[in-house]
Formats: sequence, structure tokens, C-alpha cells
Amino acid sequence: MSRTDELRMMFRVAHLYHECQLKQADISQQLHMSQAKVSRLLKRAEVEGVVRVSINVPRGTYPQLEDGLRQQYGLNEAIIAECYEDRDEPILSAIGSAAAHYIETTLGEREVIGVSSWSTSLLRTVDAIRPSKHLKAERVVQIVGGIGNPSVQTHATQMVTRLAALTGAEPQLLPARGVVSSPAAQKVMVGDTYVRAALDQFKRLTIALVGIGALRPSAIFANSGSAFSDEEIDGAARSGAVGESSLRFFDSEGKPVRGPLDDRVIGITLDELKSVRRVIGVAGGQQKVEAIRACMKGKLINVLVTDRFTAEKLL
Amino acid sequence: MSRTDELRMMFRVAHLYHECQLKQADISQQLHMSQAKVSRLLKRAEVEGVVRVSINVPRGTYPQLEDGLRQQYGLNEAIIAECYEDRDEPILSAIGSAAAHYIETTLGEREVIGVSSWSTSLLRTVDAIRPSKHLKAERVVQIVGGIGNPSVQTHATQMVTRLAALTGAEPQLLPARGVVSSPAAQKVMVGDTYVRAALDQFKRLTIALVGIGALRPSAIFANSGSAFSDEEIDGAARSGAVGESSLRFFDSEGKPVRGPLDDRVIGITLDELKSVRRVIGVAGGQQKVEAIRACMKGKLINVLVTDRFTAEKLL
DNA sequence: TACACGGATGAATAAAAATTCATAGCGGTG
DNA sequence: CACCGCTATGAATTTTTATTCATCCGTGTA
Repeated sequence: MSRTDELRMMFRVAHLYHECQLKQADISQQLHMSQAKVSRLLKRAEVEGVVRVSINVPRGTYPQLEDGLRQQYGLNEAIIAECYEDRDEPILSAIGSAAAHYIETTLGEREVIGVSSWSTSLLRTVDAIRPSKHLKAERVVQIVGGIGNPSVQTHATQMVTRLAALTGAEPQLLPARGVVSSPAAQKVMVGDTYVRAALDQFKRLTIALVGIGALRPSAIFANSGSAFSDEEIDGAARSGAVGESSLRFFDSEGKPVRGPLDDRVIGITLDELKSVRRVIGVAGGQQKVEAIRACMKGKLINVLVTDRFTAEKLL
Repeated sequence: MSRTDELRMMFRVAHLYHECQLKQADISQQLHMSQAKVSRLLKRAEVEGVVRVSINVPRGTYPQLEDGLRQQYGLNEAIIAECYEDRDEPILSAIGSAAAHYIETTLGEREVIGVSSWSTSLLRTVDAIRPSKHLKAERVVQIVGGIGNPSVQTHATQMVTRLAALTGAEPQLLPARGVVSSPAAQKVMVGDTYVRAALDQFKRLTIALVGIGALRPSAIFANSGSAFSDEEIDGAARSGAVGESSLRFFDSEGKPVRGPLDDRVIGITLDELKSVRRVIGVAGGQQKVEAIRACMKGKLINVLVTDRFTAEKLL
């Protein structure tokens, strides 16, 4: 049996299989051979390049970038949204939809979702999730207290409530301000039954949904006013902080930056966050690049949803 | 869920499946979705052109020609051997090997093989079959008597015997000359027990292996001398014959050409041949083109083994 | 607003394909 | 020549994949 005969057979089988859509069993009959042989010929046809499978990158998707991010930062998943302009509003819109879609399609049935409620990206994400009977979760937990003026706090509450409603889950609000005036005040708040109940859910989280912020310029810090003062942020920066997530600061390697502020924040810690199976970071934009990079380096998140401009800068 | 998100998913799944060689089940886990969804995405990826399967024609094979022959003449199978020169000897060598390989790989276990023993192509074919334990048949039947001088007759006998030995089958010789001197002589021979026994096998044949000959120039007719006289061949030609197989003449449409010679031939008739499930014609060469074409038109064969030059002329 | 249709969905299942297994043959070596 | 390692083989089996099925949901229509 010469090489040519073998190649001829590979082609013949491959043709019948891939182009004529015949079953291996039919081919084996037609060609008077065993199904096992057909299977083996098909495999060899692929190995030897008689059959080649090519995958086209669909327009508007960036698998190379995604792969680059996954590889370079050890992410479980990277999702890059198509976006036509490198400005905050289009980016928010794009990553919001993308994150929403990701959540819609990958949410398990018994998940306990933690939401760092005050990020604009997350707001957009939750807004973009469309109701669906298939979307089910067990519980939605607010993982940082509210910040700023009461209207923003309400917004936060609504977000958790809404996500819970969308997924038929139990909402678990964290009825406290994210930043309180003193360590003593924090101790008091943490003693509260309802606050305690929320905090106790942290170790049960199967998913955490977090935003990522640069120290400045920070829309959140600026707008909502009273989260941290400029001086406090300067202090964190001097300790090496390059970004924050859930009101917790981290340095350029993603290591938590300890500081006096930690004792005045009511919410999940970065270490607690790291122990959650799936931490989804939703963030994009020129100013946030370094914060996102650090966050990934420190494995604070394992899924990133971002836009293509930010992705390019991260690589 | 936007179109882009869908395409992204298709790509992602296709990549993991085709390039990373993951099972659908693994992918479904990794991507947090059901295996059914992965399967459906893969199918859609192919339909929508995200995944493309291309089949390369290996050098030295001629699937287009084969396909052309199959289609144009309604063959079950066409096998075209690689061949570098359009001369008889290289062609015989090529098609002999190819036919041998075809038989080796497609012979069933319980087949009854008829062999039209006096064709050079078939001689080369049988010679090229290599012994193999897997090659098994029930019976090998000589379907035309011997022709010409005794040494050629012996050759014929050896061929049947050899093929039987190669396949562990019972040899069934046809102990008679292919062409006898008169209808009366034919009647006598057919009355012979052993001749009868061979003829009786014809309806049990599951495969027939036949050569195809042009009326002239005919190496066989010329060399072996006494098959038919020039005058007899002229007569057949005048009745419309353009070729013969197993000493039976057919016209340009492959219809049997009846004539006085029929009653002097001991061997299978073309009608008997047509009722065999698999009739493999092994032939090639400039002079035989029209005979082969006719043979196929008349469905006298359903498998053709030839060389690429002949194939091109046939199309 | 009610209702039917088309299209998704995942669990279960049927179908198809890959692999295991037990042999057997080939070619090279002692 | 006997032995070994290698490869090929088809039947049986396991594994993997596609499809069925029962539901559900969103949407267009009366």
C-alpha cells in the first residue's frame, strides 16, 4: 500500500465526511472498511494536513487580545467588548453590555453573587442584564457599604435589589456606609445584626462582581464626595497604592496596601475577595489601565471585562 | 445578546474545541454552559463560516477526475492511479498496484470473486496483491476459459489459484478453452461436470474482476493467437462492437453485441456480469479509451481502476 | 389582553465516533 | 530460526457528541 494510496483514501474519506456529511458508518459501508478505520483515517488526514480546520476571527471580536490577557495575567476569562471610541461613555456602554451578557450566559443556578455596589461600570452592567427565566441565583450580596450622599446609597441598594429580582435571588443588603468616620464607628456598625449578616455571607460567595478604580482622577470619589478625602488618597498613594476595588487599595503588584483607612471601611477585604471562586472585574478607560493591570497581577480578579482600547494598553 | 457576543462565543468555543482539542464537556464547564449549547454553537460556527474545513488534494491523487468519472458514468467507485508516462507499461504497473490496493482494503470476508483470467491488467493486479492474514474470501472463480497456447492457459490457472491462495479461498477453475471451434463443441464442454460447476458459481459472485479490451490493436488477441481470428473481429466490429470484456463484445453504448461467436465462448455473459454486485474493471491506455467508455455507459462495470491519462480522456 | 407561533433552553437520551483490547503480521536482530 | 518491538487490524466497548423532548419565553397578531 503506497503512500499515494493512503493519501487518496484520506482524501476520499475526508471528502465524504466533511463535505458530503456522511456518517462514518455509512462511509465505512460505502468504502468497504470498518468504522474504526474510517475514524483513524480521518484523524490521520487531519494530522497530515489533508484536512485543515481554520477559524476566522469574526469582525468586532478580539480573541487574540483576550488570549493575550488571559495568558499574560493568568485570568480564567477575558472578555473584550467592541467599542468604536476610546472615551469613557462608549466604553462604559460597551463593557456594560458585554459583562451583562457574560453574566447572563454563565450564571449557575445556585450562585451567591457579591456586588461591589458603587461602581459606575457595575451599574451599567446590571442595567444591561435583561430579565430571563433562565437566570437564577441564590443570593445577591452587597459587599461594600454605600458611599456619599443618600441618593447614591439608594442607587446602590436598588442595584443589589434589582440584580436579586432579575435572578430570583435573595437580596442581602449591607445597611451601612462604606466609609465611616472612625475605627470605633466601624466596630459599632459591624456589631449590627444586619451588617453582620451581610458580612457573614462573604465567605459563601461564588461570584463577586467588582469595579476597579484608579486613585485619580476618580469620578466616584469626586462626585459622591465623602468617600475619602484628597488627603487620605494622597496618603494611600504615598504607601504605594495605584488603584482600589471595593474601597480597598492595592499597589502596582496588586498587593493590598494596609493603612489607617482599612479600619474605617465596611466591606469585603481584598483577601476575602481573593478567596472567591469567580471574581469578575468590569472596568475600562485610559485612567484605569494601571489599576486594572495591578489588580490582575495580584490575582484580585480572575475574569476581566473590558474594551479593546484598554485591552491593547494592558498588553 | 448582541450578534457580536454570539460570534465571540462561537469563536471561543471553536478555538477550544478545534485548536485546544478540548472535549465539549470540558468547554461547557470552563465556559459555564451546557454541553448541548457547546454542540449547538459549534454547529452554528460552521454554518456561519467562523469555522471552515478545507480539504487539500494530496499530490499524486486525482479526486476531481475520480469524481468526474463517478458522476458522468454512474460508477460506484473510480480509482485513478498516479502515473508519469502515457505508455502501456507504466500504466499497467500503476493500475495494477492501485487495483491490488483497492482489493486488499475493500474485500469482505465472505466474498465470491470472479476473475476474467486472461487480461494483462488483471495479471498485474493479482501479482501486486500482497499476502495478508486479513485478506479473506470464500471462493475465487475463473469466469472465462483459457485462451491461446497451453502456457497462457496455465498462466490463467495460476492466477486464479494464486488469488485463491492469497485470500484463503476455494479456487474454482474453469477447465476449458475460452473459445472453442463450434457451438457444438461448446455444448459438449458445458456438459462437463467441472465446467458446469464453475459456470454454476456465476450467479453467486459478489465481485467480478475484469479487464476491458479494445477490438484492436489488442495485445491479447495478437499474442495469444487463437482467441479470435481477424475476420471474426472484423465481423464483430461490423455488428457495432467497439470493445470486449471476458470475450464478450459490446457496442459503443455498452450493449452486448450478439453474434455467432457467442456460442463458441465458454465464460460469463455480459448480462450475467451485470447482475454481479461489484464489477471491477481494471484498464487503461490510449487504445482502450472508447472500450472503457462504452463499458461504463452500459453499466457493465461499477468500479473502474485506471490511470490519470486515460481518466482525462474519458471525461 | 389573550393567544399562537417560533425559537431557546438543558436534561435525558440516542447516535456517532474514538478508543481499548486482543491478535496478528512484519521487519530487524541475536 | 526464534525472539522482540512495532504497527495495523476489527470487534467490542467506552466516550463523546448530536438530537429529542418537554418547557419556557418573548413577540407578533387578532
